Amino acid sequence: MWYYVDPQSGVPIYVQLKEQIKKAIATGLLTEGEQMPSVRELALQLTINPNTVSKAYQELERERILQTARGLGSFVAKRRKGNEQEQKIALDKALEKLMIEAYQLSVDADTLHNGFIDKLAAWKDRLVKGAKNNDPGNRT
Amino acid sequence: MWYYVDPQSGVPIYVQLKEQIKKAIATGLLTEGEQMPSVRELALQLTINPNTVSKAYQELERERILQTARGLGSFVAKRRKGNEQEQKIALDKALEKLMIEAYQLSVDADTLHNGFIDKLAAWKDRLVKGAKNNDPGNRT
DNA sequence: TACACTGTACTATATCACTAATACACCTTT
DNA sequence: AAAGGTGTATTAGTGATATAGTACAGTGTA
Repeated sequence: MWYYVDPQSGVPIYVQLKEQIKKAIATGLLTEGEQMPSVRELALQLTINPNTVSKAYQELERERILQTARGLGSFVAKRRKGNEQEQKIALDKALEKLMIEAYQLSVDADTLHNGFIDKLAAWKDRLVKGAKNNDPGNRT
Repeated sequence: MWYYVDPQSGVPIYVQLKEQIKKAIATGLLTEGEQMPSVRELALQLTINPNTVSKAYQELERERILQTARGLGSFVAKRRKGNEQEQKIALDKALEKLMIEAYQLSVDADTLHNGFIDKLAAWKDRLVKGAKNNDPGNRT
């Protein structure tokens, strides 16, 4: 099991857990439809309270990332495309945040650009497929 | 004054304030060396407690984003380049986060790439210069 | 010096977030 | 029905957050 939380980090445990689960899903460690460990089992492994795990699961369900049912368990939901407009706004916000971060870090435009290209290449297969544009092998 | 905080948002006021100040600096609304409003003045305008503003200022000083001195006030610090290795790690982390976000949003690679390019173009002049270090900051 | 500004420290208080312990509700299998 | 798994509600304790009020400390200026 790849989860790890630090109660002393200042970041709420359930938030840490949410982030790790999101990442696990995005990277493919967890697949659509897969059953998550039970709240008790995961709580036992992380030495935390089942309610803390439950809170993480609940919030992830509100975000449509998990699907849970009493007596059955929690499962990884299918990725679903949200509103076009909301998607655009959320993406813009994320990019804005990235730029602010880059500014604070004194990262120059070229370094940022190169870093992005590399990272995108690594993630290309994980991201959802677009309209049709499938043109590999073009690297500047 | 462009600051705005919402006590009901769930996010601590001092955190909201920190984010807005960071953004203001990154976008150029606040310039290096500029004096920040006093804790009392800003507290009065936002209808919050001076201690809350002070806490935001203090944390920003710890992050080397502000410089404050008793009797003088708080000022926007000069952007300084951190450790090369830390910079790289932080940037990679930020990019990783962006990818996870894009995955959750079901944004395809092309849309993400185009969005990034556009955003980068808008921010190019704000980001630090790479090879040649030109610094035309002698107006005023 | 006296004064007016700056940030800071110190209580005290109220509220809320976070976590934990316990008990409850639901589903499947025997 | 019983048992053993699932998630969830309830309650309570602890700490973070925000407020208010007061006092202190440093700087610049009249």
